Amino acid sequence: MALEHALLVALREQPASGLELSRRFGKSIGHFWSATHQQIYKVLARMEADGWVVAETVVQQGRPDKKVYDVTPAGREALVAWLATPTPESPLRSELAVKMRGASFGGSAGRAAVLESVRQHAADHELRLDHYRHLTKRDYPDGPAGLSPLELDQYLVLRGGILLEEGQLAWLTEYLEAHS
Amino acid sequence: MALEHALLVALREQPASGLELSRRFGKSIGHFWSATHQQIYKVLARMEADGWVVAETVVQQGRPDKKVYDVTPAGREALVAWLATPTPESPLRSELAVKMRGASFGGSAGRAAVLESVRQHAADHELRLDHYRHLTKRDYPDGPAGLSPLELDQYLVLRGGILLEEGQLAWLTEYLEAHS
DNA sequence: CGGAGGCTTGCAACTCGTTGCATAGGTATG
DNA sequence: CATACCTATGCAACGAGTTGCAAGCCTCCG
Repeated sequence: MALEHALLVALREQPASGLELSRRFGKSIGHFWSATHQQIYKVLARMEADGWVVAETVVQQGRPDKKVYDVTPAGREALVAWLATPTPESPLRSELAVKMRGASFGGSAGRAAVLESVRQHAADHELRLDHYRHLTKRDYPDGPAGLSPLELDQYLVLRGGILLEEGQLAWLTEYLEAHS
Repeated sequence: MALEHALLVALREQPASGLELSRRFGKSIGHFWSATHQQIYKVLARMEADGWVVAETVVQQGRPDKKVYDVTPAGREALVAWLATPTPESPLRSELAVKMRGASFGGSAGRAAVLESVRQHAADHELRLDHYRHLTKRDYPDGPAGLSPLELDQYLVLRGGILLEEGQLAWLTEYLEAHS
């Protein structure tokens, strides 16, 4: 279980309400750790009960109140303790890879459907890659030189996203060429 | 839910018992879709109830009986229908990426621990990459030329594994260099 | 013979995460 | 004003997956 810790990291970068976290998870961190708002609310409630975070109700104009969470010293300790924990392999699951291996059993219709899925995913990855490259240009125009530790780490995670997308794209391209 | 379909693909390549499937999932397909034997047993039972597979008890010498499952026509239909289904993005989760972003909040001990995790993972990826390359040399010494459709697809999935590991390794190497 | 350990199947309890819905106030549109 | 939609939080039910354990049967070894 690590959503707790992902939330701790996000909240230490910037305190936020549940929905704001949910939106943030749809962007930067979310590319490596997704979660729905229901799950986030559930986990935030547990973290508050455990004393890892405290909530402060913030009144807004023209909008419902929101509960902004911040990390407590106990939460900070939990985060440090987790960092020292060995990191298990994140299980990898590629439905597309399974379909590739199943395409031989699907006749011509199955084969065509899998090809179409691969094309679709290739387009998605290309789009996301463009997005990451745009973020790089916007936020780190000079590369990693002269960044603070926090910024450097954010940059490096973004680099991971780029390398990942490039790898996926290369794979799917190779698949399409082999089946053309 | 796609473990069902991964099992259908595996069983169409070769009928097998629950434990044999579990072992096979630790190898080829398992690199893209892992599952424990308990989960496999549960899903196989459901698939049998749904009429997707039939079990035949095979008596073994010096070993307990095993139930070998084979795919029924209904199972074949389910597989083809699934192939025609749009393929959702497989959610990506990298605990390591979260730790990278959290390292700035862990002091020097946290930073060192994250570096150690990254080194460990880099070593793991290197090992797996070697394994994949060995498999390639052994099973596809001439590359994709002259392979049957089934073999070609298996080759391409293996290629995906290689490209993925190369990408991960490049990422972690970049991280280590940036923090050296 | 007795014990250790492997193979095979499976149950039970639990956690994690998703899906669908509910509530309650606010804004915008016709 | 009625309708529809947005923000924000949350509940309930379900499904997927993990962990721990158990049972039965076999072989191997001392």
